[in-house]
Amino acid sequence: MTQQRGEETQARILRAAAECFMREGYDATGVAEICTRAGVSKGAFYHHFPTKQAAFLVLFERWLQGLEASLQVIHTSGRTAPQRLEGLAAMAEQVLEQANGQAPMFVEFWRQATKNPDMWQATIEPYRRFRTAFAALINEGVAEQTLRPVDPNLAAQVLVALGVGLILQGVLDPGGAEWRGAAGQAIRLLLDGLAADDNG
Amino acid sequence: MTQQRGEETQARILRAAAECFMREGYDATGVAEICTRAGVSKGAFYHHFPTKQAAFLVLFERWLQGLEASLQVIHTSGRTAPQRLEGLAAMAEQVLEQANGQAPMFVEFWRQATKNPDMWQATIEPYRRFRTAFAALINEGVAEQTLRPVDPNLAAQVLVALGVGLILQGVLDPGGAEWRGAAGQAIRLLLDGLAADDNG
DNA sequence: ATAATCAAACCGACCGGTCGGTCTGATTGT
DNA sequence: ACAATCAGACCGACCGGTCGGTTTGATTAT
Repeated sequence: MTQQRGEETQARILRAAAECFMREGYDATGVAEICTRAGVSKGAFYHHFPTKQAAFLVLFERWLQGLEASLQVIHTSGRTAPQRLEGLAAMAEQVLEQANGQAPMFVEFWRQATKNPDMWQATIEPYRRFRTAFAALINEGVAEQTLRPVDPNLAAQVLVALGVGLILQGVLDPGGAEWRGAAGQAIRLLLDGLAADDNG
Repeated sequence: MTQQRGEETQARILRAAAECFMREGYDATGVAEICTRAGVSKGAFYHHFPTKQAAFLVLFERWLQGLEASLQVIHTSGRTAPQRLEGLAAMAEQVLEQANGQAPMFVEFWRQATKNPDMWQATIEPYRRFRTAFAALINEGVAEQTLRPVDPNLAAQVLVALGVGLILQGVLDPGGAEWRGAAGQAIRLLLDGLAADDNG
């Protein structure tokens, strides 16, 4: 099939682009480098993407979709809020584990979001959705009295910050400390602080 | 004084460079742009710095020195470990507040550290010193039985991740939420989780 | 069956413009 | 006078993006 070949080429380009962006960053990687790594000509690249930034944005949106998918799981992972947050901790291990390879891209996304308005809007909206979802979850726990009476928005902010910070530690120091499983434990440690006293 | 004029020029260049790097990132800012913003010629720039990267590295090292100075304060801010960590929370507010302006540079430093070996070594060493210092602090608290018997290294990792994550949230969403004072509260929230039950 | 046709995929030479860095001659303070 | 300092023209390399032309493979007409 003709179409199939095109899709494969596009996939190769995206894969190569991701590798380059991770290694060198967005600005420092040339389209030519991406093409070489993809085994494809420059013309092919611009046949599939109108611009270098367009390719980057596709990668970004796919990454966001992956996160969104993970977010869905939280709401179905337990009866009480602490149980669901526990599920979140387990999920975090997976997400961080999987993010390990793509993590430099994460920093690149973050940086681009702070200077490209389009990218910023694309980032901030799911980011706030995350925080809101966490806050709702925590709020339930407070209502159930299974969590301490904390400010849900604040606690959610702390959770997100913790996740972001752990990812960045993984980026900077991949081999340093056993941070892989530690991520889940870290969240559980935080949850101990959140939990009402009569919880384990 | 001739020398003094030169130092002032150098300072203006560094200030301009920092602004540009924050706005556009390292790769995207040209030396010419830095010079224009500094009100200085290209010749002046290359009189003071052999290379664009050299200027960036000076900024980086100064930033690290600032962090190191902050770190010193922790050891003299209270008698018991919880008190000192409380002092840390207060300090964090200041640091994050002050980092608010320089925060995009933080992301830039992080990114460069992941691809430039020299920069990585310059980063990872003080980073680990931070974690070790936190861990020691927490360990004291555990020995005093003023903190729960947690893994000090893990808890320190969480603290650092939290700080890093909060900075990044500030970068991405400067106006979103009242994250300024929230940073200190967040750390206190975490400390509530760390504290032994007989502490306030 | 096979020649003709077509649209999409692909190639790589090429363009205007920008980059980091150099160089020369003028200006400054002493 | 003279050493330190600066301005900005200038250089080769390289960038993102364009374009005319070629290849590919499915479809149609005969």
